[in-house]
Amino acid sequence: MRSEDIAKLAGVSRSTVSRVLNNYPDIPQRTRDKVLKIIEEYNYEPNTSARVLAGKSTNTIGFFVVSLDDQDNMNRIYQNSYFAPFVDAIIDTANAAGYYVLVHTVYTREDFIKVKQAFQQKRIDGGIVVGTRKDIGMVREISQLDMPFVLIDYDISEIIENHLDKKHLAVINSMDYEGAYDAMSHLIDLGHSKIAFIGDGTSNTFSGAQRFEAYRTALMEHGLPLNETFILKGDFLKKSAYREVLKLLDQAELPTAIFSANDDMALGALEAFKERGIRVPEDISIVGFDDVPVAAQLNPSLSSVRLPIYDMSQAAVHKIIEMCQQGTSSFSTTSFPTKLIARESSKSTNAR
Amino acid sequence: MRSEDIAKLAGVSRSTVSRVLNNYPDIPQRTRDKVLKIIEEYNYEPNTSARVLAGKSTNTIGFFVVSLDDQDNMNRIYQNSYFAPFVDAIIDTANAAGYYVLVHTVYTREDFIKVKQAFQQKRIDGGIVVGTRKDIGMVREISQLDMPFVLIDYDISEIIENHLDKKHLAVINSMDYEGAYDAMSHLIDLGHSKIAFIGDGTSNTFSGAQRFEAYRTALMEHGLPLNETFILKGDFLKKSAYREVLKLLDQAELPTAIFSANDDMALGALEAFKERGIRVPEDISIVGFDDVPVAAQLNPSLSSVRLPIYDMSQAAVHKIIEMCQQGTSSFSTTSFPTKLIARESSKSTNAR
DNA sequence: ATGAAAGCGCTAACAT
DNA sequence: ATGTTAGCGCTTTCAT
Repeated sequence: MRSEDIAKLAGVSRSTVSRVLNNYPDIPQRTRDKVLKIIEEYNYEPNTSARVLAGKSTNTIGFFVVSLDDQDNMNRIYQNSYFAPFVDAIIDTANAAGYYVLVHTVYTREDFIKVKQAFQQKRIDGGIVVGTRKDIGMVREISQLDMPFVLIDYDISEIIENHLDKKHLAVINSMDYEGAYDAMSHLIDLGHSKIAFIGDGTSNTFSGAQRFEAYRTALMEHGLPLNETFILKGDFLKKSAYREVLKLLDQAELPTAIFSANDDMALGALEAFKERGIRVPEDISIVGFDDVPVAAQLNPSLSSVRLPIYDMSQAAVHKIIEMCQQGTSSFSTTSFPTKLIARESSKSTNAR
Repeated sequence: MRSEDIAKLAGVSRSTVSRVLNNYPDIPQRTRDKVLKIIEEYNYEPNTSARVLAGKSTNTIGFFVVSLDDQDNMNRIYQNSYFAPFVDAIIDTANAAGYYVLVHTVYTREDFIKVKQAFQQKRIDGGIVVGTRKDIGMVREISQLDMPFVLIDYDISEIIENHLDKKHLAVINSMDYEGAYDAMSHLIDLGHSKIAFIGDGTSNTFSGAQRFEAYRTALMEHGLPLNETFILKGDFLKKSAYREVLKLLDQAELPTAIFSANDDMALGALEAFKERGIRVPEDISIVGFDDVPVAAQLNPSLSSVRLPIYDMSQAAVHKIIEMCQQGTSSFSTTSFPTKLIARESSKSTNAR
């Protein structure tokens, strides 16, 4: 069934059908109804490719999850505690706004070609990118595509320093620095002065670097010493944190609290504590970051900093739709606040 | 940049460029190289809409997550412990096979229109549907679209009974009956004879019904009585299970074990136990279903039945691609085995 | 082996 | 207010 068929059946021309379809104003209600009736009756839907080819937009946005680390197939699937809620929230928001979403994962630089192709082949109107370890090279390539793009969790200063063409770019961030500072203040308020940090890893991820930065600053501003042995490496995965914490526990001087740059690593720490018979929060307090669903389920429940994932996703979708529709040339930045959720895993030092 | 531009630059015609692009055999290496060089040089990518309009396939599959229950916006996002891994696995598999994936959620019958439209507008070559409470009406409409479709977790007998047009249909299931039977056998082998069940809800979901069926049969085949008060209603959400288990605990006769039709409800049960000071597994054993990530993290860790989500996702993607490419008319069914993961929450009655 | 030309289904400028 | 027509960028049959 093509528009021409509908036209014949309604006794009008293809243009009129097209006008009805696209809500042109200069068309009388009588004609409109007549055409709509036939369209309804025959369940006609215009061919998207033809529309797009004739100059309409695709009504589709691309959502790209970049995770250059997770090469291992098994790890990809279940360990994306950070990405999964974004996928959900973005699809929901876009769908509710009448947009389709093309989701693509990027695990290698090869995969990244697919992102560019999605644009160049005109499959999507605009794109949203979320992910750790995206390098500036990718962002540069993206900006050169000259199509609307929203970056979630990206260091703005990097974009500015590199003089990227920001005409069609927007950035949505969470206030990780503030959130991490809150977590540290919380621990310090509880009387902790020897606070370790897990997650001083490859700070290729913007939010990760922010969290570490806040750790250092919070200590400093409260006149607390920065003990190098209390700074544990961590790649944001559970396993490495588990190992590093075990190493820490072998040392002479132990911290009374740990701030972990994400919950997955906090889980690794908890496992190490359990193995060594160290009680939480009696012997040591711990605060994580991300507030993954399991945090509330644990026993003791894990204090954590909640990310505004839903707000960020909504903002990203609305921003990209706005950019696609208005074709505006602008560069914008929005950051959403995090929220400390204090639970059982962090207690006052006096309470012991 | 269009194919005509490439043609001019390479000194050939558009047809030749197209032939190179589509790997036609009757084209000499010299010409091919010449054209490819220009394509490379100018970073040319053919316009997808034009290709599709001219008869090519979209290279895109649709993935539709149907969840007619979750009307509440908040619940959608974080409670999809069942769907999230499917989304991940399906996108990964399809991407690895060179396909794009259009993901769409369906929360209402209104939303379902979008599924049909995605097909009728020729946005996708085929689709995969997963979800609870999809009714036969939807499946009928889908089958009438006459396009390749894979249903994940669907009752085959319902399709057959309703005489659906199965020409372009395939079904991928998990062996929930066997998995649930394994869980029951496990508990019975541990010496339990008074075993309760959570999740006798709206059995609109195929796998849910299977799990209950296995519970009854396992009791029967082991000569154990079916105590009606041990059968708790449950809508597969944590909250309702929590309430039902509290009610159960008020009764005179208590079970020594519980089999929960999914892990979320098992979590609710654990909360109720904790509240009443009932120890797991000392006072009561519990086995869940789905093996969500948190199951292994809990203390005590939760015994559960693992779903072959990755196998199912792979099979679904490969099946839909096969159907799209070969255009075969067939109806096929594949089921993958589940696996009981016995952990700390289920212990022998003798060990007390 | 390659070019010319028709056609895929739609939109929009132009004409009336 | 509506019909006519020229594309949109590609594939493919038909010629050569």
